Amino acid sequence: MGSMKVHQFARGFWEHEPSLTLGCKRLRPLAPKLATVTATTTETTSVVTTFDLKSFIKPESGPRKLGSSEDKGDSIQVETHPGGTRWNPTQEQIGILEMLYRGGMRTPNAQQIEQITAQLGKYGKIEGKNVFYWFQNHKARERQKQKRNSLGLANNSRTTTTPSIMTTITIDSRGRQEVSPYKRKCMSWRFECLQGNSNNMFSFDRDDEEGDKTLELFPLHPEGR
Amino acid sequence: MGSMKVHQFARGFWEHEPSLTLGCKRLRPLAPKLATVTATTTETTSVVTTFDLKSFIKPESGPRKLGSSEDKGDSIQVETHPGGTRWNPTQEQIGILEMLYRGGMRTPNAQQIEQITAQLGKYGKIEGKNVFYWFQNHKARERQKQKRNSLGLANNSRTTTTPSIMTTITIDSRGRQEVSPYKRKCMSWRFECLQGNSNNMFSFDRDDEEGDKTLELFPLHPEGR
DNA sequence: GCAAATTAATGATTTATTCAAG
DNA sequence: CTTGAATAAATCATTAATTTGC
Repeated sequence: MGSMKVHQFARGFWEHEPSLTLGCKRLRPLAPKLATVTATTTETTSVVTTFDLKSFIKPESGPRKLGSSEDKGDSIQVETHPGGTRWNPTQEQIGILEMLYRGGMRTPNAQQIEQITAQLGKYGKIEGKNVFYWFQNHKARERQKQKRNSLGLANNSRTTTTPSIMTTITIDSRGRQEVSPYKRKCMSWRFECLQGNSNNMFSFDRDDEEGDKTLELFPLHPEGR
Repeated sequence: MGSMKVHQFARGFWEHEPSLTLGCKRLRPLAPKLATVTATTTETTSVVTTFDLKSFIKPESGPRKLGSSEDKGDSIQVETHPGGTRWNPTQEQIGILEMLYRGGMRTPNAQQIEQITAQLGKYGKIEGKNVFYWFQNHKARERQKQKRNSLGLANNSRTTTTPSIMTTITIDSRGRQEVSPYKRKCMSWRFECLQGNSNNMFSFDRDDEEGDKTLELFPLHPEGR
């Protein structure tokens, strides 16, 4: 009956009046900090914060009605952004990315990603995160490929690198040796939901009556993976 | 003189005419694939792609003139977003975040992050990435804290969890057992540069003459961390 | 030849580790 | 020392390529 408890809590938690008291005395594991509480609409004694949790659940346009009219007319959904198709890079995009990689680019910052995305967008649909992930994956897999090669066999020369073209790029590894290995990035990425794929923590289910959607809380990773 | 080569390449690479040939024959380690190349502005033989690399370097507003008038009037730059100050959460923000955490939230998706950020923004400056990082860090550190406690001493009860309030939240771990452990997130974050902190890969230096800024390429991580 | 089954490659996420501000 | 921020490593999941049986 753990689920029941959660249900009760969930309902009381998410669907009550907008004014909700944070009933936690201890707000931080450490650091008393003299309580710089500047609660805008303080109610009574301790840290009471009004927090409109309702706006968390109902994003903007009502209940959304999952699976309402199930239009299965098309087998392949050809939309601007289909359901869950991942980025499928074109040859030009891969070529440019590899070129940049060979040029030395490893972890482009936000601005660079923005511009690369803009350029690659000429050759096919692409997003910033695709560029970001590509560099991460490529870097990591080149690294482990090198490690595997260094361990397995000791013969060097071209294994997977560029065959012979543009191999004159000898990346500078001198004069910048003293650069601290960690440079801050300070990339401020903004999150925006693509489609209402909110199957993360919240899920509606109807085990009571009809229409009365109860909110159930459950962790994404069931505690132990 | 590896640096020299890079310099040459960099200059020829970045500052040439907008038309640049991608001379890579092999585009994938496996898979011949019959070359579905649909190069928009194909020139001659293989994969030739016009790619305006100039727009990568000069973002929008000219050379920008690093360190032109060096206004050191203020020691601390108090701007909308200072140089490198990190998020300093308020008590209310921490309280709300912990409440959400105890409620079961572990990895909010983009939409949730957006809304949490909007709510927490009432109590102090905050960005989406702060919320994102907070959940990641909190989750990871709770985990390692539990691990440490489970190893060190075997007595249970409150160690760092909630003292006694709202401990009735027994997270549901039944009835959802069959849910595939991995749910897609499909968060499409957009990258935007916060401040021109592009100390990542590109850096201007003046080793030739004045005014002639040469672009130097060097890897962020000097090959081996 | 071709479609299902299998395998390899790789895009996308999560977790672990590390750096550094305060 | 705590913790925000960032990167590296591990992992999941999906698509393309290859194989296999007919």
